[in-house]
Amino acid sequence: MAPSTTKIAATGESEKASLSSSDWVNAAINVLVASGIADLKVERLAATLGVSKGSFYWHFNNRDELLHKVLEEWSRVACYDLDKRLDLDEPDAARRLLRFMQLPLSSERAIRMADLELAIMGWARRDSRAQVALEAVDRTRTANAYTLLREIGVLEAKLHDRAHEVYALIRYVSLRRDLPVEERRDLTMRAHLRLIHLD
Amino acid sequence: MAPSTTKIAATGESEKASLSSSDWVNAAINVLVASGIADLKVERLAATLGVSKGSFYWHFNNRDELLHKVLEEWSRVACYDLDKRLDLDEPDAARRLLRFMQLPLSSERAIRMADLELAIMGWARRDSRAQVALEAVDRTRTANAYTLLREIGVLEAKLHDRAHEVYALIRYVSLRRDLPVEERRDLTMRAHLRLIHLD
DNA sequence: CGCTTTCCATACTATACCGTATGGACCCTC
DNA sequence: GAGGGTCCATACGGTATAGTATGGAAAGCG
Repeated sequence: MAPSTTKIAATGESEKASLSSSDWVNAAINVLVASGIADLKVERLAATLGVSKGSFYWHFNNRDELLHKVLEEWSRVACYDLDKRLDLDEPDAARRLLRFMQLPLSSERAIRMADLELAIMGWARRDSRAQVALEAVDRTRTANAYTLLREIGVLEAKLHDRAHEVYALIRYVSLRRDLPVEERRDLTMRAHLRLIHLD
Repeated sequence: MAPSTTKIAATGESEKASLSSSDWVNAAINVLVASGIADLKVERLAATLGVSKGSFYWHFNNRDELLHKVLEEWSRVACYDLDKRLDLDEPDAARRLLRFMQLPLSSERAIRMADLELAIMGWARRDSRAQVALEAVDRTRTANAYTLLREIGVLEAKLHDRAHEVYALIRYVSLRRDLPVEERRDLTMRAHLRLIHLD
């Protein structure tokens, strides 16, 4: 009946006519946020997307290829747009550092990213590609903290340690999920005050 | 042939005649250290222990019961004997705090425990029992840091934040696996100096 | 010796999953 | 309107795993 109705017209919803590779990657990231790499199954992904495995194996050669793209996507997003989000207009480096430290608590999406990162930390223990990606992100963040602290005017000899302390606190507040977000935010603010001391 | 040889005598090795429930728990913890909860399979455990599934299902009703005991064991060990390992004899509270902070890097076994903890952090995202256990350990450690800092003489108003900063650094150095252990140890020492400032 | 308990092997069912093979519906293009 | 490209469904084989059912060897004990 009504043979002219395509999939799109038939539903009238926001459903897309067909899936793209990124749709699968996003769905996969959702699974990582909620559980972990081991729960990332092709057939389950297909079910949540409302299609069958046949679709998956048209977009990807195998499960591993999906994992690779997930990692690529995360590597791209984990440190991206940092300049914008740190407000390069903001002349006060100390305030930019505070923004940097509060990033993992700045939005619901950021908190989701923290969950994703925990999944990747677990993943990185057995997968060298994930390990490499995680190390790169860690180093980038540490370097960012280093740069900000130097701009603030922290003594050159203390920059290295202080950068690690900054990142330690960032990691802590994003992983300590049992504490309410507000408390973690306040904790970050007060720690920030200590960490920007020049000497 | 030689019918008097039991399983023990036959091997002459340190093999036990029969397994205990703790043997299974220990083997399970080894898997958690190396990978994660999702890789903890009954049949693989049996294979590594040199027995069959029949043995497992004699010691445990099901896989979940093993997981429960693993969690119990970890909860018991994670904060246990802390007094002894912190050297209660040591009169200098600052030195005891340093020992506390260096615990996760103090031995090969401690580093293994850090891996186990990462596995449990991932596990706790989907399992409420693991979540409860992890929160308890986190709170205990934070409280320990708090007590030590107070004994050191840190201002009462700053104890709370400072305790979190201490634990943040402990977590950081135990999870930042890409940095060499020596560097992490040095980092801990210098951070300790900053964290014991009284004001 | 015979009985029970302890501890494990083997065989089985049922399920979930990865990957392949194949066909088919829809769309575009010539 | 015929052919090809896009996107997916279905069916299948193969493997890994959880859990069950049952038997059996060894040791202790009367």
